[in-house]
Amino acid sequence: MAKTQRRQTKSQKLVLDFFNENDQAISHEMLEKALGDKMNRVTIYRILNRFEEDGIVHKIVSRDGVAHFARCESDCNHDHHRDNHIHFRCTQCDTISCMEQTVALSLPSSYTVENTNFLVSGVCPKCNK
Amino acid sequence: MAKTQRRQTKSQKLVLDFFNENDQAISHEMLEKALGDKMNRVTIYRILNRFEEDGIVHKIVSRDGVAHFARCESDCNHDHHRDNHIHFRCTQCDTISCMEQTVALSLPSSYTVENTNFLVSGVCPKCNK
DNA sequence: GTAACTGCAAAATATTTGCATCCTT
DNA sequence: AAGGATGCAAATATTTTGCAGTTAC
Repeated sequence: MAKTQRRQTKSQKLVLDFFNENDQAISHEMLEKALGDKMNRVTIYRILNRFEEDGIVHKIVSRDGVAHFARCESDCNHDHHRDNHIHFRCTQCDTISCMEQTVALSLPSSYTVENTNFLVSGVCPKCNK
Repeated sequence: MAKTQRRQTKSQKLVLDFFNENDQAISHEMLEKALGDKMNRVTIYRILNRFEEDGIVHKIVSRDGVAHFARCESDCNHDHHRDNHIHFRCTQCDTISCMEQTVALSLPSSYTVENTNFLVSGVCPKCNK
């Protein structure tokens, strides 16, 4: 919980670049395929966890339990991830991406909402042609 | 994909009873804790997968990637799980339950929606007192 | 120089599979 | 008795941890 001092390393930069280049949610597996020759498998795990802790990426768990990560809005941090937008997973090209659409929640007032997680599966425009 | 003939066994009945008694989403871990002395760990995995295939339960993946299962509406089957309702996970008592609320989706028409998965975290009424 | 980061090996978890045996139909 | 279901062991993932060596600051 106590956030330690961070340092800028080559590995972290490579991962961050990958996030910036790919406009979709990234899994550990994808990163390992792309950067596995440049850094250790374990390092990727650690970087991803660190990034999430620091609010640089937010986690999206796909239907089969695999963690994906996508760049966060600027107002995310460890305690609160603002990811009340919809995530869309295309079953054809198997990509997960963040949508702008948010969801209007209407739960009874006896519920306190802390975090939301919306995942929609289907076919994306690109594959829908 | 080809659904085989099913048989009624003691183990399956125990699991099904557990679902009926507990009005919340059940993980493999919970089942093992409750029924682990009556059947094998692997059997529980297989029963859960079979139940999901047959549309008896639907899967809910929690934020930490753990699969939970809850009894389905009657019109679920392997191809289509009607679980466009909201799942609520209480961060205090750590239970996941199905809510009646559904979500009004408004995605661009270029998207085809096949499945939805809504997980909201927070504090449930019981723990909110 | 200090402490964060990485790599490697190993440990800890989680899930699946092969196969012999048992049980439902 | 045919074949689905189970138990057990072992194979596969998947993720985490310990620790020594490296590197950013």
